[in-house]
Amino acid sequence: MKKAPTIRDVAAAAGVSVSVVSRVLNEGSVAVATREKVVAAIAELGFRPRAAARELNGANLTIGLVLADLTNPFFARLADRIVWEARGRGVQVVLMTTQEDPHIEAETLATLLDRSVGGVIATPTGGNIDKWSRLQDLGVDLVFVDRSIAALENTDVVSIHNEASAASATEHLIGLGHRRIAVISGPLTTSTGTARIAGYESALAAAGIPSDAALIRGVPFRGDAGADAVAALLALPLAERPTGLIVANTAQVQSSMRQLYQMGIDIPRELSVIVFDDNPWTELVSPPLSVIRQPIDMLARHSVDLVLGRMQGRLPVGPRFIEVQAEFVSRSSSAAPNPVESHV
Amino acid sequence: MKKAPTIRDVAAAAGVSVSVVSRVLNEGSVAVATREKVVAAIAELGFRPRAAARELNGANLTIGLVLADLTNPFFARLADRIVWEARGRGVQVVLMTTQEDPHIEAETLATLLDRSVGGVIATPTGGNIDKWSRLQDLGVDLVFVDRSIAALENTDVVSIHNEASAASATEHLIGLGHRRIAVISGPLTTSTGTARIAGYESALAAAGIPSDAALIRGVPFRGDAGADAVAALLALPLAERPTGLIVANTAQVQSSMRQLYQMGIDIPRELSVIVFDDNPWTELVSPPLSVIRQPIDMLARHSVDLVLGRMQGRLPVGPRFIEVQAEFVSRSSSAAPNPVESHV
DNA sequence: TTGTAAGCGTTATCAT
DNA sequence: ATGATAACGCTTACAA
Repeated sequence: MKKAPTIRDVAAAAGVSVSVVSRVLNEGSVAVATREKVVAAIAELGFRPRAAARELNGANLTIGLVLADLTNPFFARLADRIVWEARGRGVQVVLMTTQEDPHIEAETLATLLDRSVGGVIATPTGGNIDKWSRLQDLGVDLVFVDRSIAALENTDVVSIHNEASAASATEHLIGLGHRRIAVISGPLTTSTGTARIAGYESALAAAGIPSDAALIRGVPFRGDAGADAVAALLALPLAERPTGLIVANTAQVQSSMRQLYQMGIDIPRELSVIVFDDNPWTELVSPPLSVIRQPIDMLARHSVDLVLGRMQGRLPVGPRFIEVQAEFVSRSSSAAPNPVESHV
Repeated sequence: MKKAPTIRDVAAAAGVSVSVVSRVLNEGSVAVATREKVVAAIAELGFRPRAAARELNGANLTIGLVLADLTNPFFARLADRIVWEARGRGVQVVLMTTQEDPHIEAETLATLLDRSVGGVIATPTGGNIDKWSRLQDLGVDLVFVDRSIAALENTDVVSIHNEASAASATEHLIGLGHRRIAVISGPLTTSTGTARIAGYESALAAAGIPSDAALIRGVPFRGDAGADAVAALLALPLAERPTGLIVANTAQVQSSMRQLYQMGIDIPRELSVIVFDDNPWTELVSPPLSVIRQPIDMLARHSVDLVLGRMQGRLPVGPRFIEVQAEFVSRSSSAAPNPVESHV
């Protein structure tokens, strides 16, 4: 257990002062000859500056990533891409998960401050509004990804175009002839929940189809809320029962699908299904699912660009709202409604 | 953007010296009355010690988590649990992914040192043996999880009992009457690859079934190696073709299953299939898959316990090998071989 | 261009 | 039990 070389060792080895070495490390002006000597010494000794010492001076090449749940494949893949993008830019990622619990989220924010991270990318639970804004007051750059908080109008947001995505899924079903379309999404207290349901309703309205509150389910992300919603929807009297279903949040599709299978629902004959987010397995189930595919790599790239841009102060003031397009991928889980059952 | 209070502010507010405050923060001896004043001042000012300053003095409540690929649901869930366990113990996790690339892994190790993390939990690619051991020489406690590196005999390892798990899957198929059983697993350069294939072979040997090299496929984790292996296995002359298949690594099951579906293989009539690791979707596909379920929460808990135990020096010297039991879950993808085709 | 020296916020080592 | 004060490794004015 030998000790790592410090900047002083390098200075000594190169026969210069520490400030020169520091300038070589950062973008200071150094004579070419001197620089070479220093670089050589650094390589020789295998010197690497310690992050802690740098942070103490305000520098910061670490970002916090606050995700709801790595068990959700959408977040997992998002984390993968974000870590990847960050690495390419030489910044490290401190990962935290909230399990959708505002309490944990609050704790998380506190420790993120201790770490004095320069920026944070987060999928907020919706609570802790004061804490988030205090984080910003303390100079931490904040970017919300996937979700946002309306009250924090001054925060950058990167997401898919939620309304349009939900609308296009709805339009697809309408185009197939469906009139009774149900939607399961996140709670109406979340941005994705409201936006996606709004998109669904606008598509309905555009087609002149009255919206039915019984078919709209804004339910929690965790637990078996999806399954319960499915059960409730299929328990409706035949005439009111939906012939199409949009599961508008990745968090709910697994339990929703499980419920459909358990109930022995014949997809798409009895029920057409479209789910949000294209997991690797959506094409492995039978029938393969029609999905809204989110461009996760884009979400990741933009989020990282944004935080780093802010951290380096090379972005104009004023919040940035980046919305990327999601893609509808039609597979076999959606078809025209069964004429016998669809006619009331 | 106000500045956060420092330990000096607290000292002033409480009318004591900084060392007293520091002792209150850690486990120093302080008079009850004084301690109360300090605690009050801390709460009052909302003081939180800065991690960077602490690290500079050797302290370290951060661990590095080096995973191969968050796109693999096994690793994603492992990350989720590890972050969870760490949080419960007040330590943060710096996440890094290697994408199975030794180059990236090498970089990763370097930055982990800059961060001066106290410990690392990793799923090594198999390379960088010198780098790993240098990390240890520098005093960083290292725990391998899921995989290990034989050459690093002095490193703690937490994993499932790989041999036994593969053996029990094999025995299950043998018990159903299969004689020609194929196995797809990680490369033979990886610990999981060799161990699982060894388990498979020992089960075969115990049943008096000769092992056939053509049925053993140690292939890379990334890419479509699983699919290719499946194609190759099913391209064998009918007499040599397997009636049972064990996909012994989560990384390979998705592409393997996709290939099976694309080829229109009738499971389990034409081929019985058992896959490693129980993803949420393994019961959603048809037929639901028989799986080896890894106790991910146990792997996470033990890993975190181990690194922290080492970091706090409250563990006896000598490497620790913790193996937890995996569970075989029988579902519908495995059955007795089709009598017509199984008889050569 | 280069060197000197003063922080950054905490812990640790001494005295008191 | 408490208080000065010197590290810890780096960045950054300020001088030279």
